[in-house]
Amino acid sequence: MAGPEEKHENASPRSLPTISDVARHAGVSPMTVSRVLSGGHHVSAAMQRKVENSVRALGYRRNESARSLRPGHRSGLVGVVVTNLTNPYYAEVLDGIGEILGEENRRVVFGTSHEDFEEEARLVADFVGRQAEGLIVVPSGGSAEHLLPEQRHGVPLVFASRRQEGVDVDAVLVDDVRGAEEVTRLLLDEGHRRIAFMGNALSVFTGQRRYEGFERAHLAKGVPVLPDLVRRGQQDVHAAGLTAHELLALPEPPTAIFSANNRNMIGVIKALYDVGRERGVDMFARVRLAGFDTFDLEELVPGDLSIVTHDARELGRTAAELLLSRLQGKRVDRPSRTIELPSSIRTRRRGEAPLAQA
Amino acid sequence: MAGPEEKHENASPRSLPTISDVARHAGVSPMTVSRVLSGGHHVSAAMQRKVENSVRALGYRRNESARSLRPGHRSGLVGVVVTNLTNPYYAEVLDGIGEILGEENRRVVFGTSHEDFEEEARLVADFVGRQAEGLIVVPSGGSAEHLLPEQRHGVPLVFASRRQEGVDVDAVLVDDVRGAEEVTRLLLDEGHRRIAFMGNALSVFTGQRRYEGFERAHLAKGVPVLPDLVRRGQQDVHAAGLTAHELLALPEPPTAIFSANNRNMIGVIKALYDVGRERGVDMFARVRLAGFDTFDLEELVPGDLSIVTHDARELGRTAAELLLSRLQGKRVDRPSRTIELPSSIRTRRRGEAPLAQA
DNA sequence: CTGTTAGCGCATTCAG
DNA sequence: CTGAATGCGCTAACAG
Repeated sequence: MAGPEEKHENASPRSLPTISDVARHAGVSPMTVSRVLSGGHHVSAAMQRKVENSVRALGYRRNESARSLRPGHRSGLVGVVVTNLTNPYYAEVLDGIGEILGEENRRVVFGTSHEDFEEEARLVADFVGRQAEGLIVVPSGGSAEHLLPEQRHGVPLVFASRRQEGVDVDAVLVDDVRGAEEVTRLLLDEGHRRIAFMGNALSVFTGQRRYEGFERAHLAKGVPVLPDLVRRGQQDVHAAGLTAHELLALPEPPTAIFSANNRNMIGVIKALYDVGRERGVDMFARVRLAGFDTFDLEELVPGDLSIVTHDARELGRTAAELLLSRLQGKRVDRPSRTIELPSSIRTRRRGEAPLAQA
Repeated sequence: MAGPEEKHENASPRSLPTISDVARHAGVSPMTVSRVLSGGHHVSAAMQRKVENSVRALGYRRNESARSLRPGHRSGLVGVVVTNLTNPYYAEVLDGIGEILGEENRRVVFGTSHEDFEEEARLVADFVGRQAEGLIVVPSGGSAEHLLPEQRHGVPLVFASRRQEGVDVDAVLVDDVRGAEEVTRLLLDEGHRRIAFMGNALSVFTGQRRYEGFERAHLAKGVPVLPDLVRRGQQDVHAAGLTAHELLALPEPPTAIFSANNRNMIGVIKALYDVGRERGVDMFARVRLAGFDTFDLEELVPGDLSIVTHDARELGRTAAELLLSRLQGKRVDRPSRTIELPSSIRTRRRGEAPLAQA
């Protein structure tokens, strides 16, 4: 594998300069360099300059790994695990997290679990091994076992968007149940009696909660939920599209579809568009849409659409702030808390679509 | 700030167990633990079990910082800087990067520069300090100064999507010039003579290149580019929307708009929609659209639309692969190379919009 | 103001 | 097969 040489060359031929290199170059002791680097207090101006010049000359950067080895030192690292970065919703959450952590000069090691519990566990373990001081996780569901050691060691953890049973930590959630219930009620009040549900598996927190809201609205109205119209586990736009096609091909297709997240909604819309073209009919007039999460170009949907909206970036920010307050020791040993961010419902009617009035 | 205690408590009350803790717990020497952790060769089965039990009991995780301090050891960390995570395009790129690096069990420290050169420089410096073995950067433009020290130290760097003058490194790009030229020619061939350009600042690589293509098509056709219709620097959907509104409010508005990236395109579409509603006319019939980058729900745009498409995820994957080949020493000291990914043009005509046939 | 000593957690080297 | 010594880069704590 390696070259013919005995001592297998490293990928980086030249290794990074150390504090000793700088010291040698400047003709001072490593300690003086260290002092200059950490603010330059109690160091003469002359030394300061010499050291600074050497630092520049060598392109020296303090080795954070070595630094964080010292007792009492912080790594400044936070581990973040999301389930699917391709969902603009989570990209927004991550951006919000980065915004707040960046202000404190902390960095993000980041990984995508792809809704895979094993991968999530691997990432969490790895991040802790890398001395991440805290974790923000969108749990994929399954269990909380992988988080128990971290808990015991006092590594602060915040759940974002979802929560996992079996471990008691801070969480930032959306009022899934209420949002789903209200928007479903809207459909029921409009007279819909065959409403499809497309969402995450029941093992996923939001999958459970949003379905619960969906169900509650039905119960309150005395309308049965139709099992045939409940579809779960579509992970991406493509899968959601296939499922929507199935629903639309039923002998008695739904008159409304509730998409419990962003990716499902996009898939449904694409399917309506496709089927409409195939059959030469306006499917958006036949199927009422409702769902969770905003998306680009909502206004172009040529039919009635109700969206349960909340601020994904704000959710990320809040999660980061919760974590920071623990990291700064403000809330150590205080009980965990869950923040439910408010959501609101936005409805756009068919008449507002651009071509309807053309 | 801190509590009343003398020794200010750390955020994590209990600190992470070390290899010595495990050794003590198992009644062996740290060295035996180390051996077990790194494969368990030359260790008796009995010891193995004891150590493994202790590891589990204590929830021990190897300290990667300490580990990567040892000579010859890799951190397994790669630093990634993107300009704007909120753009689904870059989210996709990042996901592609993560996919490839994850296969090699490497992790990503990640930051968003928000097109700010200073921030980009800070992130790069920080990542190198954290012992990132390599970097993937979407350069915000400005200069390459911040990258020269890394270069000297042999930290492999790959540019993604954009390139920066002044430093000679691998890059994965899109054939911006050709794509922009061809799609612009399409508009010119359709007879458009007032085509607006909305893109990045000229200081941004793609801003320069995509404008170049736009200009070339005009030159080839002998049609002048109208300076009034060239708008640059809109960073997000909102800003792009405002600019589009301005263009549409001109005494002689453009008959076509070329959006040089995803965020501009979305802003333009929203503006057309809004103006259409205000004026009660179908703006999508009056303004021909073209641009770079796919987006969700393209099919709902109720007018002619041409998109220069390329695979963002594949771009990310390729960047990661280039980096890996350097990290694995396969291409050390080989000249840098630039890969231009192919793009294709997809055109969707108005007649294909869902409501047009309703 | 400057330098020396020592040790953070780990694994390579060498002894046993 | 197991353990003791050593040093990676850095900085508190203590000289001088």
